[in-house]
Amino acid sequence: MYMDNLSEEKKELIEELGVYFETSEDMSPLSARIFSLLVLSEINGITFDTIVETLEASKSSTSTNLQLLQTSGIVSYCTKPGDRKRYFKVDPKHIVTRLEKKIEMWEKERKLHLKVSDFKIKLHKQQNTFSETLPGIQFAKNYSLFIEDVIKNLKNLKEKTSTLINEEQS
Amino acid sequence: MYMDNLSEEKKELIEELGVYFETSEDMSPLSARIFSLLVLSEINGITFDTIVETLEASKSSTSTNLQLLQTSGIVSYCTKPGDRKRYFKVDPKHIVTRLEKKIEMWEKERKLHLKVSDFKIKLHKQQNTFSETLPGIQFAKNYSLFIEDVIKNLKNLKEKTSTLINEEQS
DNA sequence: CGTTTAGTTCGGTTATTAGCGAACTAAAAG
DNA sequence: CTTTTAGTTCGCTAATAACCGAACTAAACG
Repeated sequence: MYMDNLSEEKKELIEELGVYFETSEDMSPLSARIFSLLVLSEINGITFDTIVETLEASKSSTSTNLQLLQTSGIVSYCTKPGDRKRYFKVDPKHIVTRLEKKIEMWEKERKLHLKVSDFKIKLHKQQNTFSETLPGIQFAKNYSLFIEDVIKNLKNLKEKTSTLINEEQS
Repeated sequence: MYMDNLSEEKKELIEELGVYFETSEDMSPLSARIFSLLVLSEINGITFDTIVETLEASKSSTSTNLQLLQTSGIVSYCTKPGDRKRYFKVDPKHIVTRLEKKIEMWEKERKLHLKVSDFKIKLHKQQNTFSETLPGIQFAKNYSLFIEDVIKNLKNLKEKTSTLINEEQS
């Protein structure tokens, strides 16, 4: 059936995305799955019980991981009048926050890379083996340019996304 | 003294780089420190004992982690005539291999991202809430372009680096 | 052949992670 | 006021990671 195919596909995607977030965003398995489920669900949010049922996890672990995700600013919830349940969803601010974090990470990598290549230049000079044409020195320069380009593109993407979200709200 | 400042700086950099590799390259603490030490040491390599002494690690752990690094193609060693010791160093092929792995990772992220946004479009269409101007759809497109740009730059960097290394060898 | 050198392998210890069930709580419903 | 709902908190357990020391090995030195 139509709906069954979709939810089957959803379940598979949750696992695939889950594995991805586990490593790339350094989340616990359950956190990664909760996050994946929310990413793939409607924007209005889903209930605690839906999460417990679809992920076949315990209430306790679900609660703990949901709190972790909320304090990290990844997940938030909204409520509906006359309904005691919370509707959990990906925090609307999260896309931009995540881009900001990525920018920070790359800037950190850039600084560290510079520190390392400065150190190696100092070492080479001390041993009188320094030359501008050393492949290590050349690579360091190219890599530096690469990082700067990624950062530039990320900042651009962040700006675009911010205006996109602001337009939506108006 | 001159040498002391340098080695002091080196020790600090090993720790800093170590922490970085631990998380970003998903290495065990000791593997990350061995790799950092090799990155910051002369290109000809350093001995097993030097590693054990500078990192204040046990011979057993050093051995295990060196083997791990070698089977991952990150570290290799060379020998000197009339000298039983191995001189461990960063594998010369490793820079290019690492770039290749990064390209693969980004390509994987790109595919997954496409899969997710296709799924969400399908969901929207099924619920009749699809529109080209949805911010989520717009962001997905921008992000896709960003990833493609990163991949393009990485491939470019890889080519440059390969020729750099080939020139060196000739 | 016995000893040193240069590592390797094995068994064990400790710390951390990730989840679970059971008991709990605070608000609302009956 | 009792019961249900919607989660939360706590204590425990199983799995895994990361390292260590001690015993081992294989080549080479004397």
